[in-house]
Amino acid sequence: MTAMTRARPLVIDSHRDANVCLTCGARALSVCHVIDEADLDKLSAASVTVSVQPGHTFIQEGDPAEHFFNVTAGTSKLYKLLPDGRRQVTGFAGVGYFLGLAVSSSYAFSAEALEPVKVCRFSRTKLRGLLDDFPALEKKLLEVASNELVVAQEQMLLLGRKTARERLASFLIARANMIPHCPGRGAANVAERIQLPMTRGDIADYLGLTIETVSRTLSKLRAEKFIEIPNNSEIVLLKHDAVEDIATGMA
Amino acid sequence: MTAMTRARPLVIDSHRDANVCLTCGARALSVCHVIDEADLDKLSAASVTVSVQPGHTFIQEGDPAEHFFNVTAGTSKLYKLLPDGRRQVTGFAGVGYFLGLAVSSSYAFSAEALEPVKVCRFSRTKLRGLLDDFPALEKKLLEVASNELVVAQEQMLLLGRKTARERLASFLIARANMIPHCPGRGAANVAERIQLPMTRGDIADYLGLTIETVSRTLSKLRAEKFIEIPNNSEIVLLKHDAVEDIATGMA
DNA sequence: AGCGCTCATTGACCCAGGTCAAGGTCCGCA
DNA sequence: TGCGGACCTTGACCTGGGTCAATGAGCGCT
Repeated sequence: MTAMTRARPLVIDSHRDANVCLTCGARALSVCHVIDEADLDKLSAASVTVSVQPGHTFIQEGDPAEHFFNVTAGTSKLYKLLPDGRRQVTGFAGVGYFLGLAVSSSYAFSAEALEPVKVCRFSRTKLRGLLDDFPALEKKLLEVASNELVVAQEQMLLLGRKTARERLASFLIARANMIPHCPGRGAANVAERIQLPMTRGDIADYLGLTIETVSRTLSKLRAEKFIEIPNNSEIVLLKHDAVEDIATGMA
Repeated sequence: MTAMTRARPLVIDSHRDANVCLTCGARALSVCHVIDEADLDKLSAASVTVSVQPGHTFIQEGDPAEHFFNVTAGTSKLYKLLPDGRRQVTGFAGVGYFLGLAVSSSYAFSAEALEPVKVCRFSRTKLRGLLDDFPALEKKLLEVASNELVVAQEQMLLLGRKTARERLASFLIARANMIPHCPGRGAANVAERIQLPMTRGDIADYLGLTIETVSRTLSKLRAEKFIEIPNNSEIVLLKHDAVEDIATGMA
């Protein structure tokens, strides 16, 4: 509900070295990994790296969709607004996320950095060129889009039919599962530490609730010893499986 | 909320003539239209036509995703269930709809025919073959998936943040806009006749409401002279623009 | 170390929409 | 042409989560 985004000098556009993609830490997590190492220079040539400061909106819903982005660092929230300011966060884009699938001629959502974010930016025309040169990339994008669609439908079920308690449980489980193979999982009651780069308000806007309900519901889960809340941006999942049962409506 | 789907002999699998695709009325509306007329025989060879009776579930959430479908007649509802029977309809698939995008190894949703439905069925492997032979088809699927994603995000906004009144208005406008170029639109107050092949219950499950709320809200809109309800499967939009304003939260 | 800001928590109250219940309408079928 | 069943409407009441308001906790800045 922050009324205005302050106009700090937020986007720093850095020009490109010979072959940034080769050393990119996000490559393994992103669509780029389908491109052969020998061809990475072409990928580097087609894009520029952009840094985005926390709080800055780098994609504006309704603007002409001139660019596509690949996230190489940090997390952003993706959202849509109603004229009176009601907000729906449609997702959180972390490292490896390809931004620009849900696009026709203009962006269908806005994107705002929650942390210092780095993205690889492609112009629409250059991306089209890459897709023609690398059919594997197109295949990969279709695969990614299909997965997004599955996630979107899961979210519709959540927003349309789940209780506040089930929504929070689902959110925590989804966040926990996105931790890249924390070893101590699989056994029933292993604690997991979940990072939350977003505020309670963002979580509320993602789950179709209010800040107060998010806060109350988390407090209740804590009182029931399902979770711990060491600080505002971390939650420890004490009973993964029990919370998963709540999430799926089985408890 | 129909507890069980009766096991009538519902799926009639008809073997394929030489070149069904050539005379297919749905071609202009579906992904197939990117395939050259000269190559349509290959498309025909890769698929079979299946008839589905109303009420029959021809895709079951969780089943291994062995087939993809292209709808050539009738409308189906796509939905997900929670263990206790709560249902979220994620969409309605009409003529031209490609079914199977939101798929990993198993189906993420169920599909049930609302009317007599005909689909073109492809096996996963045969579709893969087609995608390799016709890169344009892959491009088209990516485009379709992107549009689906836009629609899905719009639906998240609806489910997460709109009132019952706004949800119904949005639903009616979306249905009205899908009518293939009814000439008398564009002017402000032209009546539009909307076909509703689904029940109030299906609409409720689509909009995250109950049957009663859907019924009450439609009655209210009728009392306010925004719509007419000649019968259960038709609604006449008397004031398109006013309803559109309600839908977008501007009224 | 204390000010001021943003974010989170908690409580008291309220209301949009859910639940429960009683008809009403439509239609296919004998 | 009247019966049975599916679907829809309407009313009375209830409740999960929203609203409003006060307080607390963390933290950067001076």
